[in-house]
Amino acid sequence: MSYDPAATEAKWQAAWEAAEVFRARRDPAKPKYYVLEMFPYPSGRIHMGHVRNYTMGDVVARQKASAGYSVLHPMGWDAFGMPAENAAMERGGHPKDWTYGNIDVMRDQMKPLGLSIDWSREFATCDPEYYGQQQAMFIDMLEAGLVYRKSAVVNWDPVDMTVLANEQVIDGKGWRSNAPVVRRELTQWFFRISDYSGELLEALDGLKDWPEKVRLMQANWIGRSRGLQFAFSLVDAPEGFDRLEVYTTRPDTLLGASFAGISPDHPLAKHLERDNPEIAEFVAECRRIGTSEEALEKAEKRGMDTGIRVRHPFDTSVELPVYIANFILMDYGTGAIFGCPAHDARDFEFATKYGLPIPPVFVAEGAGEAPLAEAYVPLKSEKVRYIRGFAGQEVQTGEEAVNAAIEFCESQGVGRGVTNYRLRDWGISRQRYWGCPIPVIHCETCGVVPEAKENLPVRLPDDVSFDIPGNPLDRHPTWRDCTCPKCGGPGRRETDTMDTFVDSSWYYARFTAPHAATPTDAEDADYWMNVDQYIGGVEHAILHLLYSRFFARAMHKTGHLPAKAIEPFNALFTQGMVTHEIYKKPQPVEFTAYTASGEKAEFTSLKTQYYFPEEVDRATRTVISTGEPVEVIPSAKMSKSKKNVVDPVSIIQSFGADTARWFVMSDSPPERDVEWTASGAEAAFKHMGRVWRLADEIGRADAAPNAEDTVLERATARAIAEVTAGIEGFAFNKAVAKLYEFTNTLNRSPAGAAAKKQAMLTMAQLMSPMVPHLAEEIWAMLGGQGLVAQAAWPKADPALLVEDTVTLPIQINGKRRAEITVPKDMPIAEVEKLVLAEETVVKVLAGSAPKKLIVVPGRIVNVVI
RNA sequence: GCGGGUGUGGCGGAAUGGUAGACGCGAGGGUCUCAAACACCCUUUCCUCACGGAGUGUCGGUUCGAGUCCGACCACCCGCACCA
Repeated sequence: MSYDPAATEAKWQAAWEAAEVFRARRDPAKPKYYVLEMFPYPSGRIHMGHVRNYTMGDVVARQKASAGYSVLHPMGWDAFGMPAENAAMERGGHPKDWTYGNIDVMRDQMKPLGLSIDWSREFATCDPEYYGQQQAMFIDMLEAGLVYRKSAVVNWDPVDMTVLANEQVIDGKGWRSNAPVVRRELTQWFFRISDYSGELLEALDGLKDWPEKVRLMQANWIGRSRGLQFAFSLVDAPEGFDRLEVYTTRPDTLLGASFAGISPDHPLAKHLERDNPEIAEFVAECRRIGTSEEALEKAEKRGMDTGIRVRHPFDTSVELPVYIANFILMDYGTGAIFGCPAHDARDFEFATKYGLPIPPVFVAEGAGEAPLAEAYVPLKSEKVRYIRGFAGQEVQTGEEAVNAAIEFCESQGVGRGVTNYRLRDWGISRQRYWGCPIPVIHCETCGVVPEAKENLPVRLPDDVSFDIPGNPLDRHPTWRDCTCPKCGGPGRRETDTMDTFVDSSWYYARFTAPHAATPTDAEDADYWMNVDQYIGGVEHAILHLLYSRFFARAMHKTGHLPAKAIEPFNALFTQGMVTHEIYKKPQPVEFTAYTASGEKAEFTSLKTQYYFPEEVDRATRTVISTGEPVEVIPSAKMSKSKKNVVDPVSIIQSFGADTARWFVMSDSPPERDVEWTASGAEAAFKHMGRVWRLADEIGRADAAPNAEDTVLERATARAIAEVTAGIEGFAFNKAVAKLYEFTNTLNRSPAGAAAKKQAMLTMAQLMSPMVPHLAEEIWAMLGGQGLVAQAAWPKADPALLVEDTVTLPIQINGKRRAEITVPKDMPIAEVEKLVLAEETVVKVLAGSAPKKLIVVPGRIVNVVI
């Protein structure tokens, strides 16, 4: 008989299901533990990234369950979003069918992994039951003043007549039409997340079990700044524009100002473009950059002199030109700035380009004034000497100067100190079909009216088509027309749907009562919240996590979550990606191009030919079928287009789920990327077989108890301590390494049969979070009671962990040269004596005394000569 | 461009400021076998016959002692608000 994963895994999965082992139950007698992995988008196939993510959560969930917690470990689907509409456009069919079909496939692929998930709580965000509750909360939040409408810009494709997502804008052009994209203003729905800027920032300090880097990124994103807001008076400006409000975080550099700048979306720019064709042309060009901040920042800094000037507030004889500049954001501050090129890299580039003066405001403490080759931007905490300062000391830190400048300006009646945030309100309007409908009605007499709660959910209509671009809801003949819930008169439904980030901002709360008739159930939310351990990719470090933190607060305000849940994730872990080498043909290949209408093009084009890992012989670097050479490119995130993907389904079929789980938990630390290698997977599989055979042998052994039993007991105790520490500390790779070590120890141990059997049972338990099926099999083989999934986690006897001697390395001038073994508690003086008598030390000292002798008890000895 | 992170043998990685390279892969050698596969055992950072020396992306600093702390730089990865 040998290890047979296919039969074993199916058997134990059936056993767990029969015993309802993973059903989450409110148990007042037990502490609860809520483990959540970021739920997947139903793309159609699971990938190795999913396997890694969900195995990590499963290891935590299973270990906590063994340790006596009542565990909640649910799964669902982030099911709204663009890909479903794209699929409908490309292949026909309906987004709903595509999405639910994908969910069925992915669930079937996921189940063989043997995850300890309570599948009875499963839902998809596109279930009307889910989005109906989301609509109910939207209405509550609208009434609580957390939602409002305002005009905002979108990427507009003038050919397809549709709104584009940032990722659909490629080099300023629409991905399908290839037409230059323009920014267009639409009235859209917003959540008032910026009202919570300060709170969201300050509460980061309380998130002790979040990675420091994530808290830092969020803090920078929220971007609190202290600055001065003041107004320039305008010269030669159109009527109605007397003053230009600007915001600056560096008021200390006010005397270094050489120009003022306004955003192309600033009201003044909009006014000027009306009767100045040149300005209109420039502004139009700026608007072609698109809406993403990244594109704006990367674009060449350009501006246009408006001919208007501003008076300097401290020297009214000085007039500065007003430029419209493409890098100024309307959303931040007042949409207008003053430029101090000497101390800002962007302003420097701009001033150099347009021949504007660059007067320095301060210089390095010992330095004199000299022409600048680049902007001088020291840290605000650094002391500098002000040569054009107007507030505070001559020599002071930037920070002191900023504060002094704000105080001085306020005393002079020039502006006021304000605290600003970079965080903008959260725009949730999407002009798309496959999302949660925003449940409001536009009534001619009553205006914007929320749908009556008893009419929820506002369901998406099924009879839609995607053969023409644009939002099908907007042109639906009957869905759009409705009656006003307030006056009963004719109304029109809102045709915008919600950003899918809204869906994922509260799913963690819904899992606590997935089928409640209200968004949450008070008792369930109170028992299960918060999520004790949240696991997902760093790519969600800012948006998803920040929106969720806001939404939890909004849910609390509207009575859907208890106060303790306003920070919904107690601990966060961000895992790395699964990567793989890329195999490609050394030279690009020609291929026949087709035009948009499907006809053969006149020309051929070049493209890179990639190969799937299974098509390649890694050792000879050739294609198996043809023998052609293959170029190997270092690992990158698995992606279909590069064909560097490994399908979990085929791995499970050939090796079993335990092998896949063991592999993704071994080697790489979980926060780092893991590289999938075929040899690594085989090694994991071999290890499964090795452990199984060892258990089988032990089951049939009959050696008598002997002196080695205690040695094995000590090793077992150490294994328990180290594996437990590895799992609890999210160092699964180290836990796996310790299990390898323990396997070797047990394999070589000459201990008696009973001791070895006990050690093997413990090993089964220690392995069970990672490879639960094999663990059950071994547990049963050796007569363990019940299911290992329900057995109590082993505890190490502290007495067995204590060593009585210790090996001290001896360094000479910091280099290891020898070692001595001494009793653990030997006094330092005696250790010193032994060291000085040690052969190598005697030889090196050659009779002279050491300069210094450092003994770190239990650690190391350093002899300095 | 801005913000955040990562960098250690042929490879994945380990190392409270205290023996750099645990554990695994790969490679080399051996045992078993008619043979192979499987399995098991040994070796494996680099240079050097050796003695010894060098070594954690690069350069510099702090320290009895630095992969770890500090400063500057290089490379790669993630995010940038309508991808999820």
